[in-house]
Amino acid sequence: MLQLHVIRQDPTGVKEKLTRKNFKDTDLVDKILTLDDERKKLQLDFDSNQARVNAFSKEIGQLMGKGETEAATLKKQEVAALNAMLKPITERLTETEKQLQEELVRLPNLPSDKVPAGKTPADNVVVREGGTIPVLPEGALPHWELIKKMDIINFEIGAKLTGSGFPLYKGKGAKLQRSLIQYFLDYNIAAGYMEYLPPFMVNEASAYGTGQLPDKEGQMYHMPADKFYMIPTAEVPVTNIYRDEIVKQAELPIKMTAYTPCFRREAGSFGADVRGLNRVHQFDKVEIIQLVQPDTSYDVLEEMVLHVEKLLNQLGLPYRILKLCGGDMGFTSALTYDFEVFSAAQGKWLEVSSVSNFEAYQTNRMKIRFKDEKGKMQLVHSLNGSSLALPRIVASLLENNQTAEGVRLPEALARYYGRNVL
RNA sequence: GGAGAGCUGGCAGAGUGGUCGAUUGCGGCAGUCUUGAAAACUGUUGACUGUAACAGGUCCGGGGGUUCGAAUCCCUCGCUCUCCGCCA
Repeated sequence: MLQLHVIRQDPTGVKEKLTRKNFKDTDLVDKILTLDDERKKLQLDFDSNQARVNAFSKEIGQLMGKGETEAATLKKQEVAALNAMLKPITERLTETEKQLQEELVRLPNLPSDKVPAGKTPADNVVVREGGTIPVLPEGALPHWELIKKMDIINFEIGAKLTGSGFPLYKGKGAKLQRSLIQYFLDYNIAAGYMEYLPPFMVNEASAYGTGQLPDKEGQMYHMPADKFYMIPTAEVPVTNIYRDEIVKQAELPIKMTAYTPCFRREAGSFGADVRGLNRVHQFDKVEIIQLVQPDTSYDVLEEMVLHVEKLLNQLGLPYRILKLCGGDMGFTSALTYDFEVFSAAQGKWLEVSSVSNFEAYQTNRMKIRFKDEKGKMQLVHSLNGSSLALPRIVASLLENNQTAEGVRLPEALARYYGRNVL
């Protein structure tokens, strides 16, 4: 959620930035400021009347203490009249505050100045490439055929158990998942991240805190009986660990990592994009999250990008790093780098990680703050990234490393898997 | 699932209708003393909103109600603990 004072300071600038993010309803900015003016006026009205009620009530107490019941009764009538007057003001104030809040959360985060202009994925900027795209042997297969041939991931039985997009991992496939998770976690822990294993369902407040609500309502699996949501990413429970906390400046940066399955309804997806492991409803991911001092967040973002990049290098996968353009960025992000690996048999790039700086957008919702050296309260900045999401990594590992002898595993992973051929 | 107890400031823990935003202790911060530290002593120490600065307002798990007035009474939701039941 954007901070009101930021909007108030420069409404025109805010609108311009929203436009860069392809957000159309810039009139919302004016509406919000009007609502806030209204709120302030009502608040002032309420406060001054409430002050009188408080003072009178105190007097009544004193009169009662002295036994002057008659005078007290007279005062009571006065206060009752005041209260009657106050009631509509209170109602309007509550209503205005509610409206303001509702409108405020509809505004996405502002893009950083580093964000390239553009509206579609075609406008994203490739900042770096690494690894080499392999030349596949004759008769090389896409991963959805390889997994069948090797009998390691089964979509049909997954569909029988649950529905389409819920893969069943079997034998070597299951072990490969486990090895990757362990490997990624260890790698993150070695870089100073604290490991967490959070709940896989969250309540409404948590989903709201990281911005999944109200923006992505339909993308999460919802358990209405208990008002829980299946997590779409570890970002939700892990960032919310610090919701409503005031952390010590010395504790920053707070670096956290977690493995969780991720559940996504992916409503509206279709076509070749959803083939095999390209898009599924349940997948495994290891996430890294940082809470940092505001002046360091962009350095930290670069550091996190390097961290993920090194992991992809260790996996030996051809990758590229994109800086997302304004129109392709997520609702809550100020700057996002996407990582894509090349799927050789499909001949296309697959997104495997997204590393973002949210600045104070999430932490303003969650009220995660610290006291700076001047004793002033400040919101921390939050960042997160995948390191990494498994299915597409698995897809490109399988496709890119297929040989006559089987699928070769990169050295770093082979250490966890126990052998260098799958 | 059933029965009961509870939820107060960073922590512990008073407060059961009227100067209570809240006694006290611990912790934190500043000072005195000390070569330095510890101990002791003194002072200070919540958040939000609002103001040029004061003032004022809000917050005692969340929401609602009773009352002139609620941390205190009532309702409701959530959570914690104890006992019983069921169970990996």
